[in-house]
Amino acid sequence: MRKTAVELLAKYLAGQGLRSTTQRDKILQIFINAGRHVSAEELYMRVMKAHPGIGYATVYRTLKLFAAAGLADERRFEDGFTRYEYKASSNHHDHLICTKCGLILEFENQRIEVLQQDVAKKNHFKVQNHKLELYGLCEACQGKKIQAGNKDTKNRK
Amino acid sequence: MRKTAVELLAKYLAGQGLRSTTQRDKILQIFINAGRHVSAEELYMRVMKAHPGIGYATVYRTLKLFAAAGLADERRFEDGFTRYEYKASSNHHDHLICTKCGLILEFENQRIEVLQQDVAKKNHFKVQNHKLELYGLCEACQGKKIQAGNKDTKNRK
DNA sequence: ACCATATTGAAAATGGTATTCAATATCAAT
DNA sequence: ATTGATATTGAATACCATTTTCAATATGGT
Repeated sequence: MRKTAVELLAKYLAGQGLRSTTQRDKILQIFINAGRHVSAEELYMRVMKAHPGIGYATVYRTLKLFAAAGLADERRFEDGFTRYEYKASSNHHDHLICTKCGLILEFENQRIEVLQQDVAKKNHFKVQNHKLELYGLCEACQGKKIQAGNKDTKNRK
Repeated sequence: MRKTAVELLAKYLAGQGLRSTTQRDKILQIFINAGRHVSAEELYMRVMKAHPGIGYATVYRTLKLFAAAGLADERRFEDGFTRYEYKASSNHHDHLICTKCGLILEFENQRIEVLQQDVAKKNHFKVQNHKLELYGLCEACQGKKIQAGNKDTKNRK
């Protein structure tokens, strides 16, 4: 059976000579149950509700810690906030972002990944990570103008 | 013959009821001759050398103006700076970014673009723009074994 | 339990970017 | 050209997400 996130965190902390604290565990639990792509402030508000004692700075620090521990991905979209995404065992994926309503959809496309590797190889680059973001209008924000060929079922995550 | 950037800017300004100023023209000329992916601060330093009277805020404002006028692309990589890239008639391209030395290479790959459109269509998204960035080690930095303290003057997180 | 030190919370600092405001420049109308 | 309405400038200040400081507290090895 897989290790729980709390166990993984404890292991990371021990390995780094850092300490387990109740704050870190509480924040981790709330982080896991929060939606994807939470900002520090969004998470802080959730944390505050459940554990009024925990401070703003601790949430910030802890989120960065999660990223360092490999439990979360840190992403900066174009809205000025750093967002964190819990990295359970979910595959790598990229994002579609609505510039009007802020909706974030996820997708993965193996063929794009392969082409990226080709590009990297051609440039003698050793890729560590990448980001691919498509900005535009989601279906709802495009208004009532329905485009031909845009009517199939949804396969959103 | 194509219109010059200065002409394009003038046209945009006139169309918006805005005014042509010597500052805007000077900044545009320096912007064009500056390297790709300049930050506001980098450009300000160049501007200051050539035209000591022009202020910091004007450079910031003017760079955003260029982006609004379609003369520049505004990009935020992961180094905390907003960078601007002169958009002459250069094709769209994406970036390879060295996480060690900061080198930025450009590439374009039509097959990736096509796949992106497929993804968008499948999700009923109307793409306005996109960003694809591959972060990793450039050829030169793959050889370095030392953890090298950052050497650059400033601009390091 | 002791102790060295990692961590916390609150406040203040940081740093890139945005805005305010009085002075000045631009442009259309005269 | 001169005028007048207003867009623009430069300097200073505000903004705001994020980071850091620091004294108090909690943690883990002994």
